[in-house]
Amino acid sequence: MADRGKRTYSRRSLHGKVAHTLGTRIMSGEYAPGALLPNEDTLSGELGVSRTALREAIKVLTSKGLIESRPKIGTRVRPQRVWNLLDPDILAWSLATRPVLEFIDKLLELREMVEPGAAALAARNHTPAQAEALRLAFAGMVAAPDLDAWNAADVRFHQALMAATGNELIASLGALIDLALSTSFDFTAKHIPAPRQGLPLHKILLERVLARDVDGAQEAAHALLKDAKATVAEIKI
Amino acid sequence: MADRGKRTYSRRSLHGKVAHTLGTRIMSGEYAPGALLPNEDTLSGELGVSRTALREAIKVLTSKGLIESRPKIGTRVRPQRVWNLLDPDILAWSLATRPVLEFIDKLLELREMVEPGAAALAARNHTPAQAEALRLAFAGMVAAPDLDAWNAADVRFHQALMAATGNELIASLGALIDLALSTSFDFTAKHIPAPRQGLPLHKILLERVLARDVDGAQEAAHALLKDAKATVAEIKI
DNA sequence: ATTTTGCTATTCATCATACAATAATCTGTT
DNA sequence: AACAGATTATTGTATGATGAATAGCAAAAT
Repeated sequence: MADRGKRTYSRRSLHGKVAHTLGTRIMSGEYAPGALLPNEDTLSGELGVSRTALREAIKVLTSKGLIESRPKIGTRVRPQRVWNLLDPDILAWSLATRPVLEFIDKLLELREMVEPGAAALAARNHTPAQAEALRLAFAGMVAAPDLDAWNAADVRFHQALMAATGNELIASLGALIDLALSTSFDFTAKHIPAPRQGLPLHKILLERVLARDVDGAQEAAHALLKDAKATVAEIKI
Repeated sequence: MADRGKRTYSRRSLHGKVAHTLGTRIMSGEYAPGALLPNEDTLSGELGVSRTALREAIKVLTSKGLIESRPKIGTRVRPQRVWNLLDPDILAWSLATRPVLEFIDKLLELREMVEPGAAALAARNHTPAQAEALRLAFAGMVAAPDLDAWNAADVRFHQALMAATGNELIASLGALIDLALSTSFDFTAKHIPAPRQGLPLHKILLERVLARDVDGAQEAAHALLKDAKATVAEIKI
C-alpha cells in the first residue's frame, strides 16, 4: 500500500530485493556504521543469490552513500552522516525499521521550513496547467469516499503545489515529503479515526494560491501544518 | 576542486566512470526522456567495458530513478519528473551540463526556504559540540588566506549550522546545498574578484545562534541570503 | 629498538561466457 | 479477422577465471 509513489527502488528484480534486504539491515543497525559486511561469497551464499546479483545491489547501496568497498578490506558501512537521507529508498528502508512517531516530528520540522515558502512561490509562479492540477486534486479530496482516497488526494494536492513552484529542486523535495507522508498516513490511520477537518484549510490554501496571494498562501500553508501538528499531538496522547 | 564533499559517486571504479558518462549523457539530453539507450552489447562495446561493468552502472542509474530496463524492451530514460534531483550525483551531473546561472537562482529559492528556518532550529537545539564546530568554522573564515580557503570554510560553516538543527533530514539537505554551493563558488570565482563582505553577516548569525536567539538567528540567515542574492545579481550584469 | 622494505594472503574488480526469463512480433490456422 | 503458438531480441542471472589493491606480517637494514 505504501508504494503509491513510483520513486522507490523496484523490488521485482533480484538485485533490488537484495538491496532492500541489505539496506534495511543497515538501517536497523544489524550492520552498524563502521562494521564490515560479510564477504561476497559468504553473503551471496547466505542470501542464496549469485555474486552478480549481490554485486549489483552493493553498487546501488554504494551509490547511495551507505557503504564503501575496497579490495582486501571488504565492504564497510559508512557513518550515518554521509548517508543521503533524501533518497526515497533510504527513507523507505529507514521508515521500515525505525519508530515512526519520532520521524514524523522531524518531517514536520522540514515541512514547516519548506511548505509555506513553497506555497508562496506557487502563488507567484503557477501556470494555468498547474492551477488546473491543483483544482483537480482538491476536487479529489472533496469527493473522497474514504480515508484512503482522501489521503491519496491529499498527496496529489501537495505534489501539485510543489510542482507549481516552478522549481524542480523543490518539486523533488516535495515528492520525498509525499513519500514519507503516505507512509505516516498508513501509520496514523491505525491510531485515529478520520482527521478530515483539513478540508476547509486546504480550500483556503487553494484559493489564495490561485488568486496569486503570496502572503496569504504562505499563511494558509502554515495553518495547515499547525493542524497536522495538532493531529500528531493527539495521537501521542 | 569541486570534490570537497565526499558524497558524490566515485569515479575511480570503472562502473562509476560509466555511470558518470551515462548520467551526463542523460542530463545533457543526448539520451532524452522516453528514448531507449543502445542495448547492452552495443553500449559496452562503444564504451569499451565489459557487460558486467555496464550493468552495474545501469543498476546505479536505475536506483536513482533515471532509467528503467525491461527484457525485450530495452533501457528507457524515465521522465524528468521522477528523477531524484536531491541526489548528489544527479546534481553534479546536471551542473556539469547545464547553464549554472539559471540553477543558482533555483538554489537560492531553496536556500531561502530552508536556511532561515534551519538557523532558528539551530539556535534552539544546538549542543555544545555543535556550537564548537560552528565557532571553528567561523574562525576558519576569519583566518582564510585566499578565496578558496574562504569558500571552503564557508561551506563548513553551513554544514555545521545544518548539523546543529538536530534534524538529520535537514542536515542531508544542507549537505546537498553545500555541494551545489561549492560548484557555484567555482563558477562565480571566475566572474567576480573577492566577495568577502559576508564576514560580519556570518558573525552576527554565529552570535545569535550561540545566544539561542531564535528569531534573531532567522533574521541573520535571511540577511546573509540577501547578500548572496546581491552578489549573484552583480555577476549577471 | 626502530624503520624500511618486500612478501603474501585476502578481498574486491573486471571480464567472458552461458543460459534463463520475458514480452513484442511474426506466422499460420481457424 | 481473431486467436494461438513459435520466433526472436533483450535484459536477467549465474559462474569461473584472472587482475589489482592493500593490510598485515616478516625479514632486513639502520
